[in-house]
Amino acid sequence: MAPNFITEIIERDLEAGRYPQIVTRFPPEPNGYLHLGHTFASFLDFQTAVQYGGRYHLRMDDTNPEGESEEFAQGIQDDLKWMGWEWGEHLYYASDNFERYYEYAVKLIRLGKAYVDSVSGDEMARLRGTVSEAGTPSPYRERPVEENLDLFARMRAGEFLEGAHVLRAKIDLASANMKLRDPVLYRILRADHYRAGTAWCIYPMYDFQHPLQDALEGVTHSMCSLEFVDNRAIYDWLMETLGFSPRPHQYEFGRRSLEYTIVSKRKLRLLVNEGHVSGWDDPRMPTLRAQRRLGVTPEAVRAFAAQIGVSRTNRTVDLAVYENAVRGDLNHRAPRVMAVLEPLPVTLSGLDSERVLSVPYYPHDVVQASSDGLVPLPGGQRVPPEQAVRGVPLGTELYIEQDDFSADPPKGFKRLTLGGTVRLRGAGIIRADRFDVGADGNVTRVYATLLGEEAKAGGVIHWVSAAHALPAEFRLYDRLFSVPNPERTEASTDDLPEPEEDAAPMDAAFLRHLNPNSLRVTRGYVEGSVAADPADTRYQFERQGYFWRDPVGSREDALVFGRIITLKDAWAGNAGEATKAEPRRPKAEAKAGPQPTPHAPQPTALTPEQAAEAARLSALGVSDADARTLARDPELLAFINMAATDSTLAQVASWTVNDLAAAIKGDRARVQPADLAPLAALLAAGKVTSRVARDTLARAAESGEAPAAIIEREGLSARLDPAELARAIAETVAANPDKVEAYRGGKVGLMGFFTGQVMRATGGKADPQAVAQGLKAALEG
RNA sequence: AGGGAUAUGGUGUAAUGGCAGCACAACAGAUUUUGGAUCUGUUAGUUUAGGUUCGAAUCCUAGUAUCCCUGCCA
Repeated sequence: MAPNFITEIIERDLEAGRYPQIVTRFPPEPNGYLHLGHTFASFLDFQTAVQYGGRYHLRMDDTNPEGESEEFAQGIQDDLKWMGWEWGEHLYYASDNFERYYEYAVKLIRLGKAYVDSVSGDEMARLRGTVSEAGTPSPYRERPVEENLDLFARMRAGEFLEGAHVLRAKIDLASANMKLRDPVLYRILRADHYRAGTAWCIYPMYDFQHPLQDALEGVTHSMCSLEFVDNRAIYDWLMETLGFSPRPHQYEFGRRSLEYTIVSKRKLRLLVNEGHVSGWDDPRMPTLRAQRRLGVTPEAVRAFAAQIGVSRTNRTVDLAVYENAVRGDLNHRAPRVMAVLEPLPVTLSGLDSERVLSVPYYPHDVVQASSDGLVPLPGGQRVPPEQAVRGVPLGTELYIEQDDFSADPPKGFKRLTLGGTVRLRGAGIIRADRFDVGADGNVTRVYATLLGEEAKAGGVIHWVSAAHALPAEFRLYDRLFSVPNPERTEASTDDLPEPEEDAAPMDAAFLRHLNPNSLRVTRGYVEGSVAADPADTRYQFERQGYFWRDPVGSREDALVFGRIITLKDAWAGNAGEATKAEPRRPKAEAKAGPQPTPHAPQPTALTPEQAAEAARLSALGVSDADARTLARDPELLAFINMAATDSTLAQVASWTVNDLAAAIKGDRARVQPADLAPLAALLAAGKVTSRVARDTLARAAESGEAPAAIIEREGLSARLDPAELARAIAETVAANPDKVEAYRGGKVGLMGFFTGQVMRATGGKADPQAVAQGLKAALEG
């Protein structure tokens, strides 16, 4: 896991000793299968814990019985284990803690922080208000504690119909954060739970259950995706109200989606239910089990997860990153064999007798790159390269790929042409002498001659011996969707607001983008050596791609090979299989909507009072821009109004706006306005540099000490001896000979670096202009 | 409309006031018994406008764009 904003927080927490070790959790709801999107989240949760010597938990977030099942819970565990994760005893089910959640709810009621509400759902939504209007209290909001306790107990006892009552937190109906307007904690739901059975008819909501479960497990860093940012307020409220300490904290990261794929559970289900794919494990699906059946290795998936970065923005990752991870993994583990996917018969002359060639499983570069000098056989056993060979029979009847012969070759064609030569991988060079054509005009057979070793050929093609090869079916998978963002309904600009019919018909628009060629099936031949290999061997069929036997469809007497991924194909753009994606649209076009209109920098309008205020400040010497900014902000204005109105005001105003504003608004600025004038005077008199002044100001803002006192105490106003500056410059130059050379070589951007070094060496006391002059002289002299 | 989050090459991500870097992609060359792999090189970026500073991707002000929030889902 590359360093990111979360590891930064963890390192800080560890350093501060806030937790003895970190604990994370991955909390899927068992109502579907894991997909590539989950890979990122689980990797972030688990790998981060591993990296910092902590512990990770797997938790089934099974608090809503609808849609959840043991099958999914098991499937999720299988997939995660396949990925190589081991949580040991730290497998948790939220449903195991229903009793404890209940107790905490009772505690909240006793604290007067929760109440049973009895309005209808519609009514509650109405009372919640809108984003711009505060909510209004339900008539039941002030129910006495005893009545709440009684009602809540009877809810649990099953005395009420679904929807009759809910338990709500009593937080703030006027909050701008809608999540805080008395969120529902429990609802009545008469549903069988796949684990708890009929024991409960009330179920806790995510916002209540999740923080509690984190705390109960001892989780320290609870990571979730960005859409839960607003929910964090409830999280913190619960932790504080219930007094958990030490307590977990929630951190949000941006989701990662992948080009050409969808991850919406509903949409995936639609693909399965409508038969667009053969099931959840159809190799074209983004689910982990599908990728597993496809033949992708867990190592490749992990490498992918490790490569995509972590940030606080939702992003769509280039499919090539995933493909690159898959290829990179297979390149070093897949023995090369030959298979002809679309056969063209070749009759060979010049071959005295049938023979068996010994052909290496790996090209020289894979051997070279091997760290131990060994290389894996199909069974996985690592052997010296000389032993990594198989016998390949060569007879007079062969098959080559239809694409590898052209009677009318395009420019740059490097394969077999009439009268031309090509190398048969491992067998020698042949020349095509003539060919037969079928009724439809297609080439049906090529007659070729095997030449001696002195012959030359520009290209290499793969082949199999017709008499020895095994017939096989090949399933050639391609991306399921033909556009990078199938989930985005790109028609959304033309269709109007769209009368939303509940969540109902679901924009099946994404189905339009289904790639009709996502599965192509061919029949051909594979070299006989594979018959002896383990069924889960992943191969590279030379020049075609990585394949393995389909774990579901392949039988010993009816081989089916599925293509895990193609090889990169630099030729495809010219001719080739042409399943390439259409060229990507430039950013400007891809971004829907009108271009931002260039507008003149228009100062925002001030109210008459603000305008008067700004004018008054301007008259006192404050710059217009600062004056306007100050006039618009009451807190800033209050601050500046306490400062001395003398010649220093302009400087003080500038500091207030540019350096102190955030602290003042956050009520963290402890420096006194009146203390600013002396500092400004020092600056104006040339006693301190502006660098020193600003540094001091920042410190004063935190400590509350008068800036001038800091300067006095630390002697910061002492003039810098020119000799000292010269020495600092000389030392800096001497310490960085390589940078000096680079600078003299034309990398003038390094001046900033040198300036920074000198400034630091002199504690900011050097006059920037003198530094610039001195450095220029030193570097160019 | 109110609140919140975010914005760096085509894509993803670093730089925590001082050299805009890395990976993938693309392109070019070398090499190659896979039009693969490998190696070398090139192209290309700080959302906009102002301001502070010797110096701004970073700090300040105001815009713009995108996403999230008004479930008894998670």
